[in-house]
Amino acid sequence: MAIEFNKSQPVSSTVEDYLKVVLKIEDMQQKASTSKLARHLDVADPTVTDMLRKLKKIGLLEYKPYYGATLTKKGRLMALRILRRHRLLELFLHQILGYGWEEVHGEAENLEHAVSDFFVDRIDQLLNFPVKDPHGEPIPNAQGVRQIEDDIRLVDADLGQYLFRRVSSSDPEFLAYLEKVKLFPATQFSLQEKAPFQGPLKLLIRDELTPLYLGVEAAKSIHVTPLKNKESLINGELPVRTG
Amino acid sequence: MAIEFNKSQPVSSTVEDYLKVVLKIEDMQQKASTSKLARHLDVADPTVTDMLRKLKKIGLLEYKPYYGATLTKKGRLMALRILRRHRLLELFLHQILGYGWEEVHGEAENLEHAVSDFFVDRIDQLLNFPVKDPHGEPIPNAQGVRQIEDDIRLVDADLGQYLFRRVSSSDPEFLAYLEKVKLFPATQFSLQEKAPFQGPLKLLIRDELTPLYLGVEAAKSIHVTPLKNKESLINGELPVRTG
DNA sequence: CTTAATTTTTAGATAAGCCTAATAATTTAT
DNA sequence: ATAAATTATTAGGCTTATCTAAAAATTAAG
Repeated sequence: MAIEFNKSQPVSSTVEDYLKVVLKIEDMQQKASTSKLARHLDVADPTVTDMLRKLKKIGLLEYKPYYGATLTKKGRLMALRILRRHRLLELFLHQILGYGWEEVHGEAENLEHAVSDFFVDRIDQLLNFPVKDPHGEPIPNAQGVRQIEDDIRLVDADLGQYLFRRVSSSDPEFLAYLEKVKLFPATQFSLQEKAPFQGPLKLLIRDELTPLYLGVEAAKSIHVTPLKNKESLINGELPVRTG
Repeated sequence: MAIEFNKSQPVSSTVEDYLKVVLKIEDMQQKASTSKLARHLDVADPTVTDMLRKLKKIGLLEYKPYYGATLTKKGRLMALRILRRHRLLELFLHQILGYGWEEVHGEAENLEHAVSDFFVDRIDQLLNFPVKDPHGEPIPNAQGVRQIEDDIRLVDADLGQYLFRRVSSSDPEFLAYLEKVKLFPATQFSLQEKAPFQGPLKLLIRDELTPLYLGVEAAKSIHVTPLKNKESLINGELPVRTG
């Protein structure tokens, strides 16, 4: 009788969105303040104030002004449930319906609130219980547990050999660009130069002839792990945290 | 430059539901009165009064009290667009995700408001531009045109040989029952007896040994076409209307 | 053709999410 | 430590979609 989060009390899709954003901000180790939430959700600040009170009242998060919101266990589980849906849907759209990886986010954003638990289970099965979405992000399992890999931002990396793990942006233009230059999860490359003063990074992608010059902003949303020298990992067995 | 209904002004899912129900009632050649709409939509009468005014104002239907609502061309096109989504989704859930035919309606009811036009086109393609949903109901094409077959209700049929065309109920219990007794679209059977005083109908389903006794209510939602005697149609070529 | 039954609309509210403008509280900087 | 900047909250409204109870309009019946 595993603890599943299927039958928790139903909430509006608006509430789901708030929880999702708080989780996202917590994942980035930042504080989920009223104004930051407002920016992420594209609503006015007072709207968030009201909603935070409501979410606190129904026990989905804690909240202290100027400090930020923190998901309760219950709220966190709900947020993970949505995240699971979102990422499973993304993979489903990519694998089964042939969406481009830059197209999946927007559609999943709507569908995540509409599909039933039954639907989610079906696609999970159909996709053979995947653990990563098309952007390389971990898909929470039915118990809400993600296999989080220990990656670093490319922008913070030293020169050397790397494995592309995941991209944390969902901007379609940016993703389309990455695809064009053949840079996506599982790609191996070497970081050859970092130009000073926030200058571009020079990458050499495996099996490619010409180097790629990548801007700093791009390098912030690309997450990588170092490759053991000379070694060419296919299924990189790397330290795994759980959460 | 075929007329498509993809980019008509967006409406709420509530409005979509109202249009869908008006279309359904019009299809049954009944009048879409305030109270009938209220029953179908499971809302109070005054709610419908207000909504009808609104829909009239934005040009989606005409309305005369005590006479009923009639879809305008624009409203009708919108309704057909939703119907198309609904039925394509049903088939998709059945064929691709392995839903039972009694399970598809409820899920499609939610998804029809959430999927993008792109999604709809994708599954249309994946399913090879189907013309019927799992209940045998016609799927409007991208221009909103249905291939409506000239069927009759089983309850109105005389004794003889028939082809099961479609079932107009979406009650899961009832559909599960039909499945159990092997009665679904494309099934051939003979109607052997009609007991008087609203009594049951005795059917003999092709390749089955024991006869089936069906209640009158069930026979109202089953639609059939007569089979030319001795002839065993596989792809019945029957008069087709357009609408 | 007037009364009864039915159907529809008016009137007044409610809940969820959202807004702007103004105020208050807290943190940061001088 | 106080002023300035930032952040959050009040206060008052709006929209969409809903409700109930009561009144009005229409159709049906005697």
